[in-house]
Amino acid sequence: MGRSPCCDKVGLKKGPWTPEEDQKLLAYIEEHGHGSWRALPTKAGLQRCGKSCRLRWTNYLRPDIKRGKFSLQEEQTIIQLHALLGNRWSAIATHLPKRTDNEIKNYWNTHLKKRLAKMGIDPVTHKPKNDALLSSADGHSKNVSNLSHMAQWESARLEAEARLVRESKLRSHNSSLLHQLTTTNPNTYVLVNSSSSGSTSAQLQIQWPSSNPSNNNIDLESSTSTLNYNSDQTNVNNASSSTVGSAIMQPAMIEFVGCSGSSETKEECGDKEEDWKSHLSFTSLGLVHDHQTITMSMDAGGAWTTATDHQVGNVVADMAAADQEGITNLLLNNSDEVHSLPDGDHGRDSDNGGGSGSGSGTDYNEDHKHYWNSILNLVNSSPSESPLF
DNA sequence: AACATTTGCAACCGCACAACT
DNA sequence: CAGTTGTGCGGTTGCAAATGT
Repeated sequence: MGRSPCCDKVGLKKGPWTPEEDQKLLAYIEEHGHGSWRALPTKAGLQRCGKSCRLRWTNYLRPDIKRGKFSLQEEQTIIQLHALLGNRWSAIATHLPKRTDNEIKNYWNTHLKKRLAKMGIDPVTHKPKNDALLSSADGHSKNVSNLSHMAQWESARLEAEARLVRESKLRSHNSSLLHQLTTTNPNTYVLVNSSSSGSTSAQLQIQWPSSNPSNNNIDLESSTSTLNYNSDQTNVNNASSSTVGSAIMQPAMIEFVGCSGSSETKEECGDKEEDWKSHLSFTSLGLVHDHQTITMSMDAGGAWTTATDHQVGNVVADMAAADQEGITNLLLNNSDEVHSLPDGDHGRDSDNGGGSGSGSGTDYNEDHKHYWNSILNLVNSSPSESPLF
């Protein structure tokens, strides 16, 4: 579908906008609204393409834009959301009122990215660059990996949630369905499949009972949520389908509890094998007022069991709330003080648990746990109706 | 003071996708 | 159903200002 770029027309101005042009655009939009951007330049008497006008308006002239220095709170939000969402600037911008995606993107690229890099943290993965080295040294690699996967889980959850919103709009005839689902007691969810392949991997499939009246409008496939778990790689993938049914399971926190720490595979646990289990906590959909939790555990035989437990969720929430001063704050506090650390030791900045000087692997893992918890906490506290996607 | 380099940011570019014809 | 248009998005560029030598 060949289409010439909108700014190819000769005679159209490019480059920085003059105050006069700004005034023209502002005046026109205030009086008529922008309407069709393509038609706007002619009507407004501007020698610009519509796209350029739209950009100027959305990124600069719009009255509801806050400009100037980012606050610490805003920086923290950007870092946390970037860890979770990556370069999805528009999604991040929805959590920062009055900031444009372009501004956030620029701020990230010029300030925050460099700051993370200075501290030896990969701005893409939000993990220390010497992660592997440290992990092999202290044997907590999977702990860190788990935390990273928590973010992946959360990201998947957000997408599922967004899909839910979209689908709920599309399926107007199902308007009552969501209400039924969200008011359903999570106790009614049952584990329908706990297949294990080998001793260290398992697949969870969760389904609400067919007796649930809400299932009348859901096809069988969509009424399940599948969780692939492989303890060798400590890899958790949300393979849930993009439907109302899958979205109902909202993994908010995954906690792996090993026999002596959390890094061991089932085999490595040896005679403590019976203690090897993984707790997978889910809170119900954000629309549900009551945060109930389902805890899923794998027993020594590899079979999964479930139990509802408010406490698990509460503990998780409390922990996250109490740890708002995780690595993110460390980053913010250290914004320009990296130089105070010994030369050539930047790679260990984040390992020292906020300058305590201990630098132990435990602190390191604690920091990262706090880091991701604060991210999840941030997102969990976000308005569920936020147009993230 | 002059020049070089770095930084910060506005704006552009091209792609993707949905809506429309 | 294919083509067109409008819009949103993320990556990149260009340039002025700031900083360093």
